[in-house]
This record gives sequence, structure tokens and C-alpha cells, in this order.
Amino acid sequence: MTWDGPATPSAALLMDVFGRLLMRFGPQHWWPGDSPLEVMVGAVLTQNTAWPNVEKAIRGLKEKGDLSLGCLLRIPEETLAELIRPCGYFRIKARRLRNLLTLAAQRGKGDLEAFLSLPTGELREALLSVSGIGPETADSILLYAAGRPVFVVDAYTRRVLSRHGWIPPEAKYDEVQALFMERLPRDSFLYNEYHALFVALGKRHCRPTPRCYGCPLEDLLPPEA
DNA sequence: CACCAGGCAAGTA
DNA sequence: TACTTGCATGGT
Repeated sequence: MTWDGPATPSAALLMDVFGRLLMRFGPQHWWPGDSPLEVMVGAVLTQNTAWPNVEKAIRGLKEKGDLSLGCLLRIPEETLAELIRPCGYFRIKARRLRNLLTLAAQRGKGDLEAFLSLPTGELREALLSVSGIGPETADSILLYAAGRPVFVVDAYTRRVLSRHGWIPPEAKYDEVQALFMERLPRDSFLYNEYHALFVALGKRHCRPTPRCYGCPLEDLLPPEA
């Protein structure tokens, strides 16, 4: 047998790490967005994109009109693309936004709150059926717009976990998600803060370039972990 | 100047 | 199923 890193983290270790992150960075109160609809828009616009660029794009949208389903769907796709230009991939994201908002309007009969009130499993399937909505975007909407206890896995999460040897770098999305959801209580506050704290940690430490060997994450761990 | 960012889908083998 | 490529602006 070959030693390939520390064992899969236990529930106790995951909670311990959460406590340390919370002490270090404080409550994050994510997602940055004033309304469920703004959270949904931000979730699409931030795909592979730095958040400051998304803020610019959302400011542009707000100048044009209020952020409502009807108002946004009335904007032609080409116009929408120009409004969100600063966040990059603007043509494809304009299409993705319309795909998402069209589905929400249909399934909610024009009412976003009704759409977000669908049962969690049904809502996740509906979101994933939209071209341009993958697992991370869908789960971000479920957790941060609909308040459902669904753990979000993103690049920061994977980076931190794989650096500690808790997952192989090639682990699939659903496997990483299950690691948390099978061990921790299904609590939307816990999942909200945990994911946001991974991002807070990731943003403050160096990137995983080939020249980066030791990031100072060790002090977040219990002595023998 | 080079490199990267809170992904995803479509095409190919 | 696994791997590759296009999408694009703005910050460091």
C-alpha cells in the first residue's frame, strides 16, 4: 500500500476548521447582493471572472432599470450584452442570463419568489436544465438566493482541500460536495459561511502557481491534522 | 509584458 | 467517459 496523504477529514475536523476560519475572518454574511435576483445575476456573471468586474457590470444594469424579472427580460440580448461588457464573456453571459430568467419566469408564472419556492430537488434540476447553468452556479443560487442547505464547491474550496490532501485534485464536483453534506448538518447558515470563508481564505493566500509550494494554511489546522 | 479570475458547453476521440 | 477549446474584460 502507498501513503497518499491524510485520511478523509472527519465531521469533527471539518467543524474544527470551520471554527478556526470563523475566528480568523469573522462572519462573511454572503452573498454580496441586495436581492435574490441580484444574487442570481451575479452567480452567472462571476463565472470564471473576478468579482470587481461583476460589480461594474451589475452597476451598469442598475443604471438601465430596476433589477426585476420583467424589466431584465424586456432588454434585447444585444443591449444586455453591452450593459454587462465589463465582466467579460459578455455575449455568452447575456444569453445565459436570458436562459435563466426565462426559465424562472415560466416556472414561477412571472413571480421569482414562486420559482425560488419550488422544492429543492426540483429547483436544482430546473436550474441545471438551463444552458449556461452548471453545478456551481445552480448551487450558488440554491444556497444564496433560495436559502437552501446545499454546499457550494468552487475553485477556492478545491484548492484548499487538495492542498491539505483531503481530496485528490481531480475529484468530481458531486464527490467534494458529498464530503461536506454527508458529514455536516444540513444547515444553510453553516454552508453559507463555510463557503464564504473558503473564499476569504483563498483570496488572502498565494495562487497555486508551480512556484508556490507552501501556503500558510497550517495554522488553521489542529496540531496533529 | 504575462498571467489569472467564485465556469460552462460543445466538439472530438 | 476524458480531454480540448472558445468565450473576453480588467486587475496585478
